Amino acid sequence: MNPERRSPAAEPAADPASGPSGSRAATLHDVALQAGVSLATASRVLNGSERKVAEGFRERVERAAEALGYTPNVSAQATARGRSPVIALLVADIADPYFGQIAAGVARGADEHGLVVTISITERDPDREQRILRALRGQRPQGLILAASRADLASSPGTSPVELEAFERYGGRVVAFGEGQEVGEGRTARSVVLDNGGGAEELGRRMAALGYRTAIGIGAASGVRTSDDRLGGFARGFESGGGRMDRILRGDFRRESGAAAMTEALTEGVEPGTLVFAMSDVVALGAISAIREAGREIGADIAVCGFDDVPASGDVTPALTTVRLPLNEAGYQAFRAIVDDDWIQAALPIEVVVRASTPGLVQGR
Amino acid sequence: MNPERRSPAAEPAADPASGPSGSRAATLHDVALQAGVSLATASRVLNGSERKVAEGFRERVERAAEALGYTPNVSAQATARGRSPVIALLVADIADPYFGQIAAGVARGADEHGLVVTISITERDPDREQRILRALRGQRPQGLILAASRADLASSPGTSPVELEAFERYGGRVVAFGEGQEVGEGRTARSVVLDNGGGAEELGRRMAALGYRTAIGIGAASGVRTSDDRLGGFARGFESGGGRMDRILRGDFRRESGAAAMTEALTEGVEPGTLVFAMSDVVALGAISAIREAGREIGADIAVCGFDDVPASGDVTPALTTVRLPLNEAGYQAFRAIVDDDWIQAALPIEVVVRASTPGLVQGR
DNA sequence: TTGAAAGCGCTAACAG
DNA sequence: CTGTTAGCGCTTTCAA
Repeated sequence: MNPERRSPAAEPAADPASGPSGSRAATLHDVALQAGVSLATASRVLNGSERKVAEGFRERVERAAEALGYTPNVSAQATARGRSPVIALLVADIADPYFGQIAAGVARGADEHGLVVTISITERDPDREQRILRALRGQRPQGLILAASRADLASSPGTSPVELEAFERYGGRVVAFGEGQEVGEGRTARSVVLDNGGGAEELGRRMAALGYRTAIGIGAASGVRTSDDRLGGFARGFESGGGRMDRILRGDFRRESGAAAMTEALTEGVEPGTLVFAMSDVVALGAISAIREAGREIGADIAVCGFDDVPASGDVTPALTTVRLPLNEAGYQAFRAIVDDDWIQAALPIEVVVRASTPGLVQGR
Repeated sequence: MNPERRSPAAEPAADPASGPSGSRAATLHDVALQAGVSLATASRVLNGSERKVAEGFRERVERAAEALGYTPNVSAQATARGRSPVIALLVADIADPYFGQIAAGVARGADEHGLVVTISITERDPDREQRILRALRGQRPQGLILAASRADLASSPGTSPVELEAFERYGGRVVAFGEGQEVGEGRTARSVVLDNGGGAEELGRRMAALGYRTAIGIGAASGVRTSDDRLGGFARGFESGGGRMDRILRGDFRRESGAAAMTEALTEGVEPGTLVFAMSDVVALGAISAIREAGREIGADIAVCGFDDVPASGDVTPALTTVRLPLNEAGYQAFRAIVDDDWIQAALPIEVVVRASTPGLVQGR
């Protein structure tokens, strides 16, 4: 006889008054015992999919579970089933509203499916990302969502694809923001694509149409995909409308970076009527503060536009012209891409939002 | 003989070229086999804490693990060890910058300790929170951080404490934002307290000193702790300085709510020189937009102040007077409260930040 | 239908 | 120091 590995759950197992710690959580075993059924039966009524348990037993088990406050141990279920209910989300910085909204979308989807989302912060550091990916693999997540645009995930022939391949090998699905993420052997991950290039191009055209002829770009380091796409798209559109990109300043995705870049530009000199295009609203907000500090005016003097349409963009004065991205929806799509076998990539609507920070120029030039 | 439960890992187990799915991840067993050592030894060098493996074996194991791309299965480790490496974070809305910053702080701490953070969204719905708590228990997290201020978690003698008690019973630690969260049997959870009342009181005093005499408050439903504390504190300070709270409008924590409340107030009439205190910056921003839309001016006409000092508050024009909270640090503290046995509650610095949205009144009244 | 028993991948006594 | 061998809590054949 061996089922008595521990003391029988007969009495104290469910006693809520036992010490804060030390006591243990009720197990399936406890429930089965209390209900007078086998482990298998208890498992079937509580967690098994196909129902085929006599009503009488089912009731007793449910009652017992209720009485004991039983909750299945997710880790144990995961080891036994060979798959865990987690979706791992990788973002650069969860405090950044851009990622915050994406995360909200992912969480919404996961919640609908009873999955848990785990979140990791890369801080845009490739090494860090690498380590995280490795550790994440240990969770054997059903899906991995890469929302953290790293410099060259796709182009680096190095380690990353290998790491991602490992996920797919055991059946985990990798979804990336932005097209073309390799996952080894020439295969690419499913991807949620926000048409950064297209949106920026349209923005550039609109700005040119407004009469702007000279623009300064503020981006991240060259090679950072998102930034490159936006800057490139903007230049294309702006130039097609007769404008010219005067120069491009480099920094990162933080507000301070935008302020620093702008300060630098102002030092070198910025003519009235110039337009500043920052590749993200957060950076644009930083640029705006720098412009103000330099005693210049936003709008007629120096116009500014950004990208993302984070909530704050509508609140500043003058309100920021930008490109609206359906970030929450994008996060949700990423989630669907993981759970739907027949998922097909849907285009996400992007929209240019012209506001007061880029007033129309009365006279050209 | 039974160790050959599966086909020996001798050949294809590690073949990176095998199909995307279908193949399985390398197990400790595979590593041990390849290294020619026992499972126990492999476990010791790879995951065991106390080192006591001969250099030769250690190397062989490490080499094998490397070659196979082995990563320990977290779920299996969790079941075997009886504790899982997860910290569960409960927030109302991850897209809200308030929670985003807290989450960043928690993630920072977790990362330092190799723990994974799991995030759940309550949407401030008590039932939802209840369900989530229940499901979360299944993860047997080492810690549970309640950052989602629910209406009356603490005061409701109902279900919640019971649910939380379950966590503590098996050794999980519960940390709450805000004091006095019960976890059953009269015990309270460790708490990270942001002195909402004190900060608001100081703000109220400062506003009174600036010459304001009449204020309108915008809060969440009565009973919501955070909101009550802030509103109450502000009233105390403001009145101590000779001001008077004219009325309090109710809504929730969203921007639109602030706009709606303010619109209502404006309909009823708001005299020039009135100060509006919104219990959160996000709500204040909504109020500001409503004031503008009504054709009134922020500052000299209707002054506005908020609470939190989210990044956007410094970017709006006029910049918003508010109370700065060290949210990232608070999140980090919450994490420490979980992992440090001898954690002691540290006071978090709160600071009133007076900006242009509340210019000094030249003449009293 | 139900239950016995063999796993899932890993850890942790306990002997050698 | 190393290997054997029970577990951890749950799922899932496979007979009965």
